[in-house]
Amino acid sequence: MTAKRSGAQSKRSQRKSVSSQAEQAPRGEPPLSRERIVTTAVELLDAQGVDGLTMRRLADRLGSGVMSLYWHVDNKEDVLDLALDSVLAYRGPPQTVEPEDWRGEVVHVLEDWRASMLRHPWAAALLPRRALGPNTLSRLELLSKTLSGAGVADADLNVAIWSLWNHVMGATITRASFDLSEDDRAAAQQRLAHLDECYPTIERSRLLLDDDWDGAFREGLDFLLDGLALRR
Amino acid sequence: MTAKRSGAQSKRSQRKSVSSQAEQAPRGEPPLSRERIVTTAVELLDAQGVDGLTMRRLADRLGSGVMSLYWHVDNKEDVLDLALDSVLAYRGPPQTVEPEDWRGEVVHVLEDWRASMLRHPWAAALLPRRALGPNTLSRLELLSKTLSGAGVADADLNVAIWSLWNHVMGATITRASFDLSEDDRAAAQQRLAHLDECYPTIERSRLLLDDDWDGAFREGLDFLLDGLALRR
DNA sequence: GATTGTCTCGTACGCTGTACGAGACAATCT
DNA sequence: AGATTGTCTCGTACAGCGTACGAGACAATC
Repeated sequence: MTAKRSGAQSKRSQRKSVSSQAEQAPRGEPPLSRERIVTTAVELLDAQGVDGLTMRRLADRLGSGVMSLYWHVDNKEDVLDLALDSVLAYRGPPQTVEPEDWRGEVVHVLEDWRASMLRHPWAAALLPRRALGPNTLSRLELLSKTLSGAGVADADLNVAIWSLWNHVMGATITRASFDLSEDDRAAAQQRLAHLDECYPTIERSRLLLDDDWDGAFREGLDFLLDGLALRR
Repeated sequence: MTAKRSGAQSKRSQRKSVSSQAEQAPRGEPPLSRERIVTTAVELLDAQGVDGLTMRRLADRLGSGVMSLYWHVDNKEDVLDLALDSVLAYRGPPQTVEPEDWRGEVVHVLEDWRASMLRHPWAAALLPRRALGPNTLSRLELLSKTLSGAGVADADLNVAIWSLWNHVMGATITRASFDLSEDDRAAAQQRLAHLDECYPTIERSRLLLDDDWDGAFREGLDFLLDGLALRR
């Protein structure tokens, strides 16, 4: 069980001193950079999914050689880490939220979180395999601060945060699973045809058929917040 | 966006008639079978993780040629589907649960679910990318039946089920992320060293440091069930 | 004896991530 | 001025991947 990424580092990050360098005029392609690589990676992921992202394709789209990427980036894992975190940046709440409305603020943070992930369906598949990035951490920080300010007891705080986080992540993953299986409608239809035999209760409640995901997310969140408010 | 798996099928599943075949005495290696492939795949996944599972390695471990696998199995995706679902089989509640204790039963189902996934950490990484298998569906069916029997209104039923499911899946994924980043303790320590600067509230609450995951899961579940009970 | 169905597997192909090292170019030093 | 150093690009090469293809082995059936 060795840590794969512990040793590797891009040459760039190994440099000891940073000397000034003349800026190149943007003739033809702009110069390669960590930022340009990440945004292009996100484009590619949006267009082709996780399996569609290849170092070669990424380089092609950037108009550079494959190995040039490795100057700016440790390896493919690094690209994926950066892409995932870049998509999770939070722009802050709108002004419509009054300061004492802690519930509204929490709901907004979480719905925005979920929306960010749904805009980039590949993000769900990436989540379980990487560590928490800075943007994720600052969202957690914000959540923590809001709840704490709302009077949630310290003893309940961490549990509350993780529960809310679980709600977002679980909802995202469920959604990803369903989008996936809707690709091949034929197989899905066939499976649902036999649902009533094997799974009568599920069938009756139309659990897998109704797809008001937004509403379910919001109402489930209310359950959670109600339970939380009881203990405030 | 074409469905990758719609066309592929193992040769075996295409056969039209099943004729009786003399059973081979288990001399040397037992004959290849779908079941043997799946259990060996799970062993390999447990030992080496998702990236460790290769068709070649799987065949080696089974003492067969690589391409022999493809008689029993469509492709690697198929193996992963089967491995994931096989790990999620549910053996039913113990006798200690009385019939009218719906909360206890729900808690047991969910804790067992989570435990199954934690026993096989690779399962979390696989989840977002495959459809719901039969074992998952029957767990959902059981959950649905329990809640419905406990008097949860039909209008709330689906929301409740998804919220509980979200809790399990989210918790599993969080845990997977953390186990991952604990592989390279060095990087984690370095990151945590700067936590108090960037994320003071998180630091104070020790959100990332305390790791009573079992307790947090259970207490979060209580929040959810409390909120649910309010509406019963 | 010929045919068919079941099952195994060697070879080969196109694709992947990336190690290595040769350069191009600018800034700096002597 | 020439030499050196640091920054950045990239062609080649390699091991490993999933799997298409088709040649067989063996038993059951006609």
